[in-house]
Amino acid sequence: MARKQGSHSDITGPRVQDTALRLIARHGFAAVSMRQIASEVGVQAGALYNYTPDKQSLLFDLMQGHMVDLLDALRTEELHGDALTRLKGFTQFHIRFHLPRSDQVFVSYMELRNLAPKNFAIVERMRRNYEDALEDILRAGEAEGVFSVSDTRVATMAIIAMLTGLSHWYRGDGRLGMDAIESIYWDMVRKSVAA
Amino acid sequence: MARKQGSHSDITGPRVQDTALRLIARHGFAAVSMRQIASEVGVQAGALYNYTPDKQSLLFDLMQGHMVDLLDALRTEELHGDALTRLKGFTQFHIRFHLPRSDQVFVSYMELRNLAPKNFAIVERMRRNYEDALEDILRAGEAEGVFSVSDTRVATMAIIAMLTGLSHWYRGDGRLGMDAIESIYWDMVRKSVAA
DNA sequence: CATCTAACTGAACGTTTGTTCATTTGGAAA
DNA sequence: TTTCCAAATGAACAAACGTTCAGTTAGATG
Repeated sequence: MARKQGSHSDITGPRVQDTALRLIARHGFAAVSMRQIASEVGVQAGALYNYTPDKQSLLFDLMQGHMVDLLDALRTEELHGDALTRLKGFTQFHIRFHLPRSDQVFVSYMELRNLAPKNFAIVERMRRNYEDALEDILRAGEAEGVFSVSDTRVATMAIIAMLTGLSHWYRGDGRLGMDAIESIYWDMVRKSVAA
Repeated sequence: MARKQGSHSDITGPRVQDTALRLIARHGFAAVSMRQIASEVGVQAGALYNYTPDKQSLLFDLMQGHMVDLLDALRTEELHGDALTRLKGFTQFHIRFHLPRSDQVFVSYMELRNLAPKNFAIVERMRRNYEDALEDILRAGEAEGVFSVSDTRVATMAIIAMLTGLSHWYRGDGRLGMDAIESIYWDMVRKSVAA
């Protein structure tokens, strides 16, 4: 029963992406079949190929889209001022951006190994750009004398791991709201690099 | 050609586990087939079923084994003394235990969703035990007045995420040895919870 | 009203999947 | 030397996989 009411392409398209994201986050890329995605969207498997050339592209588009959104949002943030202020801004930005996107975080961190080599390289480069933004702040803090980390690269990875780990256990309906979480994490981040 | 030289069961058995661990860490549980594992071990797929009842048990045994090893090692560590000393001991223990086991860490953190519900519950309970060991230390530090974290549970998750993240990027052949890494991370952990 | 076409169906394709099992093998035990 | 059996083979199973495509449908267009 094609096209029950009006044109569906602008409805089905996003629904394919949303459903794929949710299912892949829940079960993993390799464990989710095209038929499973189609079934939840409410179409037959063949119809998916109106919206993606293949399964691999579906994954890549999700991950690339997430990273593009992240880098765009970071650029918009316009962090400036002294290193401590910028670090606080980065910490809050990271939490506010990632907390409402737990599915994207899950997929982006778990499915890297399921990307074709060329796609992996693209996503990895964007991830590195994001990490570098934090490392710049840490280096500035060192220069200002307000931070003391013996290795800015390691400190960068440590902080990002700490912040991103949040997305793996935080549930919005828990006892702590986003503001409370933000405050706790900023406290720990600030102290961890303090001079 | 069965049994080319002597009994193989005590050789093939461990090789199945080792190979499965390595392949699953690299490609993910769902993406690795029994035939792929068998091929690397050097047997036919059917022979694997002399060593595991099914694929799910293979994954569960790997993950449960890792957690049992972890909790046993932690118990042996016998952390005692004041909270700061115990926190240092825990940090060093975590790093020294996990760094040489990057495949196990990968599998244990990525494949939780591929465990059958009953198996998931078992592994999750052990993970929780491990987290509680750290939280006990943080609470003791609060009581002593040497730590200041507004929420010991959140601080626990933050620290474990930071430490475990290490296993995801650290390469033994990099510019930093395990001792150097240990010192950097202990510095950050110590400061992050300092009063 | 007739025509067109985007959107979708449903069947089919060749592979690959986890798992089973009758059969074969060859070192160890008698 | 003969017997025995743990350990492995290799073929088979139904089911599920990603992907393709000729055909169908129904709203939009003329």
